[in-house]
Amino acid sequence: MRPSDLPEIRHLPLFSEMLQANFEQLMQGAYAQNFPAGVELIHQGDPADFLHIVVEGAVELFAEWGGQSCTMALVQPVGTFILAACIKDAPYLMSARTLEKSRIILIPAPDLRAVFRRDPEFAVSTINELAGCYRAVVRHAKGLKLRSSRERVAAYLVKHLRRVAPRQCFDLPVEKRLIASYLGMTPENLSRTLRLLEADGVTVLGTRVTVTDYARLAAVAQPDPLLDGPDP
Amino acid sequence: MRPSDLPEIRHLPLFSEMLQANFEQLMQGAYAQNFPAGVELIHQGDPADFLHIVVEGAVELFAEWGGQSCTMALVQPVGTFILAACIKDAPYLMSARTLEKSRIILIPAPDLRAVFRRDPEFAVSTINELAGCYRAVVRHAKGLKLRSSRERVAAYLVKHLRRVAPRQCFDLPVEKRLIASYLGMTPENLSRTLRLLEADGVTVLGTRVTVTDYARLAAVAQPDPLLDGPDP
DNA sequence: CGTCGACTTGAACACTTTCAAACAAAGTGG
DNA sequence: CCACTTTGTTTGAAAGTGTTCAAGTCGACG
Repeated sequence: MRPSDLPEIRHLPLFSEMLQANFEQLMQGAYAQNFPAGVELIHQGDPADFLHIVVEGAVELFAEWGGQSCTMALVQPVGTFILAACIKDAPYLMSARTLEKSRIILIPAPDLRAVFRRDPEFAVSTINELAGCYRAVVRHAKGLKLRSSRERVAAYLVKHLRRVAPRQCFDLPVEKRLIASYLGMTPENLSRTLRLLEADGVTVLGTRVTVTDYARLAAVAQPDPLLDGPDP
Repeated sequence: MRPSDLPEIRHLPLFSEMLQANFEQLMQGAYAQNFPAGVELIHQGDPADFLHIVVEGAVELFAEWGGQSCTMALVQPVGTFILAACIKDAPYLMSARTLEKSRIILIPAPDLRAVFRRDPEFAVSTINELAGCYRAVVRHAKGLKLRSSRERVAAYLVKHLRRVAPRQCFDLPVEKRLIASYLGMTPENLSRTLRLLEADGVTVLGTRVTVTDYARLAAVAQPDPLLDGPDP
């Protein structure tokens, strides 16, 4: 593990409140690893051995069933994934693969479970982290069930627009096929939907998204903190 | 609060491990309330004031957006709901209504947050509860994205069949329109799908489900612990 | 017995996927 | 540096899936 990794991890909400001694012990059992793009880090159904932390790169969480697969989430630095499986000592529900060259920290699940039994602050942080993850998936499920695909695409664009603040254009963070899968549709359908949304104040050329009429796009998406997450 | 309520609550995984003194304190601030069927207990977007525990009856968690609504989960005795919102002190993501005459225990959210900062065992139980909730929603989302509506219906039937053990018939626990909404489809579509599934070893008359060929139904559903939950 | 809501059924419609093909962009090897 | 492969994207047409609307049936409850 590189010395520069530690402060970044330490500042994550999950680890920032715990005792230094416990943090150090957790990190003692941990190790870092570099992966090229396209590596399957974990496979759904496998026993949960390590909490993963993405320090550099990007990781896709996806699910498979009956020969299909769909992306469930995107984890970017600095972020953790599959906390819940580690806690429950249960099989992973999702698989994970690197989308780019990535640097991952691995913390043994038993260490994790041992430490939060000892460090109340870490326990509270874990509770908050899990509650946040839970709410994120609930919002995702709500979007799938309540919005049409056109509305989901519009909401996705609006959400990312707000992250880049008042600027009127941005680049899609990942391939369109992944966005399509995340939004529960085929790449073809996403492509067509983006074309149709040109009538609603947004243009997509390659990975570049340009908004010409935010109000109009927002009218399609009807952004809602209960579906799209809090404003930041 | 009735004296008979306490032992039931105490035996919930969430509360069974905590110190008696802390449990008693938590219950001191709590109160019970009886509701008729069809009452909206909480509305999405409202601030999270109370952890709810269903002691008798049944509660539907549902979400609304853009004039539509969909059921997200069903809570039956003895079960809790909206733990995550209470923890994060954030707005409810879902609304809740009683499906039958129900008895609900309400625990003030601030009490909850205070106690798990003090009682490590309760913190650990909370962590486990949240991790379980998270995994349940992930499975639900996976089902929505990976299975067709026919497969979802078949899986729903298989799942409930296993709960009633080797018996070959059971009654649907709730109205079909709720099941349809839970499975992300219209009542009409569910009705037709059930009719079509008669070719696959299952017959539904009213609320009565009779399985004539389990293997065949299971072949349609392809039940999978990563989507349908663990075997019990 | 009548009313209301839930359920079913049919037909038309809308939306989404699938399949096939063409195009574009990125990376590989000569 | 340029063909060349590979992979992602776009587009069209056909097929499939799911929804909507409308009407009718059934059963529970007052």
